[in-house]
Amino acid sequence: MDRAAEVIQQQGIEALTLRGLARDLGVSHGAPNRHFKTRVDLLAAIATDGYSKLTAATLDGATITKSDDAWIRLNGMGRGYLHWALDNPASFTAISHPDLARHEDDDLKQALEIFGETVRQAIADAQKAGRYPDVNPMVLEVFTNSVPMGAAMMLTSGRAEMGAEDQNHFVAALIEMVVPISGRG
Amino acid sequence: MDRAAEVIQQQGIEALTLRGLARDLGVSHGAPNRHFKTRVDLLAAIATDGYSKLTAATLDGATITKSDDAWIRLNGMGRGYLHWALDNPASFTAISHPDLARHEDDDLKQALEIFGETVRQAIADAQKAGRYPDVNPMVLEVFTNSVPMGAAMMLTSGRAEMGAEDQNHFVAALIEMVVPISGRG
DNA sequence: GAGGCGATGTAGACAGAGTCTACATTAAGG
DNA sequence: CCTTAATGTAGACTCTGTCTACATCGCCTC
Repeated sequence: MDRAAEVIQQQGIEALTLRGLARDLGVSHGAPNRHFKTRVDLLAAIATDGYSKLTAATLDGATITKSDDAWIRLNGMGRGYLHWALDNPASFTAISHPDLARHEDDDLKQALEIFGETVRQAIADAQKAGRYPDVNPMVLEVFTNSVPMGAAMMLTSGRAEMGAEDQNHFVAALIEMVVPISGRG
Repeated sequence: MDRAAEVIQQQGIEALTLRGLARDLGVSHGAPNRHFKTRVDLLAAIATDGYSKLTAATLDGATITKSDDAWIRLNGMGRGYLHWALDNPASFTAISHPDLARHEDDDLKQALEIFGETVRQAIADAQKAGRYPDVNPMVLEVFTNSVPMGAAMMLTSGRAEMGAEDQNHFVAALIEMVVPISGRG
């Protein structure tokens, strides 16, 4: 699976094949089938792993703020999300791959659910703290999720390179649009 | 190409094959090759067409507001974008398909450029009219683009059904988060 | 330690897809 | 009427996904 991520990063996700992976690893072409029944199962496994890491990165983003303010923490989560996505384009591509849309996979579903629950909790906390009290939580959830997701899609699908410093500024400025924390405390 | 869109809608984009398409149309398996050299070329053609329609729908969204206010027009564009994406999930999926990331296609590039220019123009107008004067235009562009894009990704990848009425409310509420037009004129 | 068992790798087979090529058909225009 | 470009046809080849029968190897139990 590590190799799979490398292949995606180097050659794009369309170049990820079970047989190619087997060749890469120097095993027979049928070997990957022991671990992933189908190609989509492999994708799903990568995506599941990606979601776990995304959830962790998002939570880290909150922790790193060292704040108790739910709003500041939400801002940190957004930055954590986007930074992770930009730093791990291969995993992010897998997460949002259209072939998974019709794929039923309990592990993936659970990972997605955990991530969603994490975000919903943070939003609920923010609303409890008085932010956007009148907005439908589902709208708010889609809003806060869609910015890092959409931005990551745009920035990873193009071949836009960005220095670490620039990325920091850009991410902070972008998330500031969604969850503004400066100039209002 | 119309058939291709139907197939995507009915069976998902991973089920789109040149040979299957040929069978659908009752022609020989090699026939589609005359029009699309490779499978990705077909995808790119669908995506190019999709971008044109998306651009049109976005501009329609501005027109439909019947307003001269750049901000209100931008709001309408966001709603136009998102409505179109939700109403045409097959095209939208093609537009954002990862296999196109590494694909060089002048037509697609141009369609994307036209769309981008349309959005940038609207943002510039809004900034000229005094909205977000201090925000980096690129940040603003990514911000306004990412919400309908991210939201469409989330809502089309899941199998969430939504009534037309609900969709209207949801879209309006969501875009209101990005480009608020009520309560401040 | 011997035997069984589950996990994993191997190798062959087959179908389906992408893509190339040589050939046919057809429509348009000088 | 002939040429030419566009389009469809049919076959060949390769690659991939997937299934299956067989081989290994490590571990657990008796």
